[in-house]
Amino acid sequence: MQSENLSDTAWRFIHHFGEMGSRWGISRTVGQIYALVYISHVPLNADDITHLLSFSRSNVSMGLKELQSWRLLRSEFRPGDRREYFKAPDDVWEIFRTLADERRRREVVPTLSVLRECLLDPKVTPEDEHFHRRMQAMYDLISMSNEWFIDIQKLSAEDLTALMHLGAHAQKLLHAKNRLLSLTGLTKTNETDEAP
Amino acid sequence: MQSENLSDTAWRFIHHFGEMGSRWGISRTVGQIYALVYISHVPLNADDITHLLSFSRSNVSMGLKELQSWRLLRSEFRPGDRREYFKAPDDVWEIFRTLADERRRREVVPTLSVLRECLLDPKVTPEDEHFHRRMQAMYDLISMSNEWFIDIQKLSAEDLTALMHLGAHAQKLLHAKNRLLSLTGLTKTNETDEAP
DNA sequence: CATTAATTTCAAAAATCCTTGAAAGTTCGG
DNA sequence: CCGAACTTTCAAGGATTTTTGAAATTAATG
Repeated sequence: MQSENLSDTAWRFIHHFGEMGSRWGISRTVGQIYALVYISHVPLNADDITHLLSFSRSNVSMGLKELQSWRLLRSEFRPGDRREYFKAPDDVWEIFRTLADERRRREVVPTLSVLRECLLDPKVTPEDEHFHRRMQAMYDLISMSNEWFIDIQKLSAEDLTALMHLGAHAQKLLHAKNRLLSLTGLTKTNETDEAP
Repeated sequence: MQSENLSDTAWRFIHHFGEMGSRWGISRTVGQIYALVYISHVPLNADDITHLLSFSRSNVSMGLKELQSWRLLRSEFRPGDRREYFKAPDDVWEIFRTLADERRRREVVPTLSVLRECLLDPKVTPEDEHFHRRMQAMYDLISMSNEWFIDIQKLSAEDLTALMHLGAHAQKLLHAKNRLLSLTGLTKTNETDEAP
């Protein structure tokens, strides 16, 4: 299981994120590999990971490939060494943003397509009418969240942090804004919808 | 597979959410059951679901039990009928909020505990110092998101919608607020941290 | 309190997903 | 172009997770 070269703390961290990964659509192995690469103080090559986590070499190779497909790894080469060294981005925000964006592309966007198709189907029975309303409600919510995320992604870590700290107080701010806008005569700019 | 009593559209919807479910830590079956209950125009009992989706009766029973543990179902009884009839909440926002909150409790809170424990471990080597910084960065981000979500959950569907439409523009609003506050002399109220 | 209708449990079978080692592929220096 | 140093592919085997049917349980009714 655990290699001699990992501290108990590191192992606990890695192990936990392996478990979490397996609940989030990536395998245990891939979760552990990323946790290891994330905490490592130095970039790691595939063999390092093989030894530290005692997985088979091919398993590590596939895991790294998957992590790359999620755009979660940076890598570098060294003069006189053909092996690729991997590390995670320094900024945790960037990691979460990438992860969320990749899930958005892989899961949310296709879901919106399916819903859009379903919404175009003819409604013959009264039940169909009801299905339509239910699917429309779901489409609206997912579509809005999707647009919101794309929008929010542009913000810097600092601005995001500030907004999060604002939390539910933002609501008051919003009301204040609306009062202000009604004074200045400005109008809202954004309406959410996606091309079919 | 598909029962005679489900329209193609309904089936497509149900099937897709089964697939999505399996990528989100719930089984295909449970995803399909919820999709069916969600679009149904009338509350369904376990046998209805068994026939419509052609799963075994016990599979449906277990699926319903799991969905109840996620607090995603409403149920009712009818006079002269001993069977329990299930339906999903009318409001999609409520469904998403419940889902997110349940994941927060089941995954985010335990993750914060593990991280907190790891952060308390003694740091003996320079690597340990680095692990600590990395885990702290992750803890800070997750903890802040957790607090933010708890906070945001209080808002009504309307306020949430308004905030989402505001999206990245909120940033400007925030800056405007800061300028205003510096004039009025008010201070920020909320700091995020959770008791150990 | 026996009967019947409904639900739940549970261990085995089925299906899916993960891991591995062997073999094939790639890339570089000479 | 060869061989060394790595990496990737792939089919088989192993694990884990899902699904099922039979049996047990619960609850209401005459």
